[in-house]
Amino acid sequence: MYIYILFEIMFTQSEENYLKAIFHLQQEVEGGVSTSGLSEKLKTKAASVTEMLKRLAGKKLVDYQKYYGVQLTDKGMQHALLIVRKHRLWEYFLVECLNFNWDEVHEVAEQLEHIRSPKLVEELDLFLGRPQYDPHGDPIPDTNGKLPKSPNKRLSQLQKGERGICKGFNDTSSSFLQFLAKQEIGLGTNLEVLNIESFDESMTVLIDKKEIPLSKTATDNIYVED
Amino acid sequence: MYIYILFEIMFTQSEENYLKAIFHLQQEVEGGVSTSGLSEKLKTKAASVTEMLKRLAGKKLVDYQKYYGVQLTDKGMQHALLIVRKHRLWEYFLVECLNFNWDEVHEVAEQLEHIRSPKLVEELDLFLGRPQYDPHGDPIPDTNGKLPKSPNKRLSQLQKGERGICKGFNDTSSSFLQFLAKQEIGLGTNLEVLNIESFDESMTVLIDKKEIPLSKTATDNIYVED
DNA sequence: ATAAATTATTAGGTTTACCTAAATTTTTAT
DNA sequence: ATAAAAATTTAGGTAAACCTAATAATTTAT
Repeated sequence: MYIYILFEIMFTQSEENYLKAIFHLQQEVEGGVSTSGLSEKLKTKAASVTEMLKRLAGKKLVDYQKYYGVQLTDKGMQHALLIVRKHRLWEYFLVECLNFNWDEVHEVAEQLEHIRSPKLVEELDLFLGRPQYDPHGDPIPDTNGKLPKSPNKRLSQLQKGERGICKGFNDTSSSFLQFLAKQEIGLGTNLEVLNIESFDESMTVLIDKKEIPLSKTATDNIYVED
Repeated sequence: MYIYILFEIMFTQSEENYLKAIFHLQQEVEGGVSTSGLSEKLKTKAASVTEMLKRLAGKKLVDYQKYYGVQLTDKGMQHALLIVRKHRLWEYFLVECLNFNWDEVHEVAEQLEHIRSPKLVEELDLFLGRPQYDPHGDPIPDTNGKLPKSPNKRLSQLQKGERGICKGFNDTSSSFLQFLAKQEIGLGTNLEVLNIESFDESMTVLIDKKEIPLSKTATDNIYVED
């Protein structure tokens, strides 16, 4: 007769922060994630990063090649996605339930993402109605780490020159919807960012060969797929 | 013209755990809280406790007399009450919103109580409807650290021989309320615990000179003031 | 009142996660 | 191709929060 003892996989907050940072940097550039990139993102010195990368490699969370950066292993990716899932679910909770603005949730979500409780995560997801996107429009991984297909962004997050297709609206007040109707903006509308004013972040967008000015308030409330 | 720079008061999770433990032990016994008491409660060795008590004393959170234990200062008490407030609000949230049973919330609340965000605490309190008692019937300190006057307990938390006055019910299903009516238990009913069966935690209570048997399920759902 | 038992403190050690400074490797530029 | 610049790693150090073992103070029991 055999007795199996399960060691719960537990990582420190710091290890989780590194995994998440590697995950995000991996999205941006291909190839290994550099020590300096992590050092900058995590606001620690390069020497500290090197030390941690060796530890993560020892735990089989990353593949680490001296001087050539790291990449998440499957195991590392799985855990990184759980942290991202928790982070985005909490952001959704803070905005939807606790009257936070979508630009003041990050710091608190950074703390909440480390709370360990599988039941908590699943029940929170259920309570919130299994949202697909967080308040920034970023996709929320599901229980198995799967991301919804086409992540929506806010129009205000596009850069000058980028194009997008209108996918939804955050403010559903009739005054906002009337405003959209007047500008002939609806679901499926194609648009291109022509210009962004730096002083008030208002935009000029090209829709159907017409130049339309939109305030930051408006562009924050329009979701696009790019 | 003067410029004030505010240093946010920040304590480590460990320091907060010590403050909370001292707070709880202080309620139970008068005089200084002992090193061994804390050592047992926090599951750390006495030597570690001594070390931390010196640190907390240095931060003016406790009054510490070598060999004679500690007591919270006003500053220490204030912060301990904030931790207790957060712990109990989160317990309430877990039970009311996330389908946790009241006996499975503690471990998660132990983690959530360390999340730092004044806005989060106040908004959570508001979202939950400013509850006065947590799911165990323990009082929730308000923003200023004030505890509601007469904390309610569950009937199941009384010891043999203790008396209480019925103050409310958790299960408000008609079947439970009908059961209560049949036993002539209502708000304001005086009762005394005559006996507790150790095998199923059922009780015999004396109400109005009648001996009434109550299951653990029933006594869990009856709130009393003692 | 003093010895025994209990409790608390000190001394010295560990791990995590940072740091600086020095050394080494890789990359870039002439 | 090689020197300078940039990036990375190594070496050695710190503070927090734990530990064990040894010592000291207090309490209890005879």
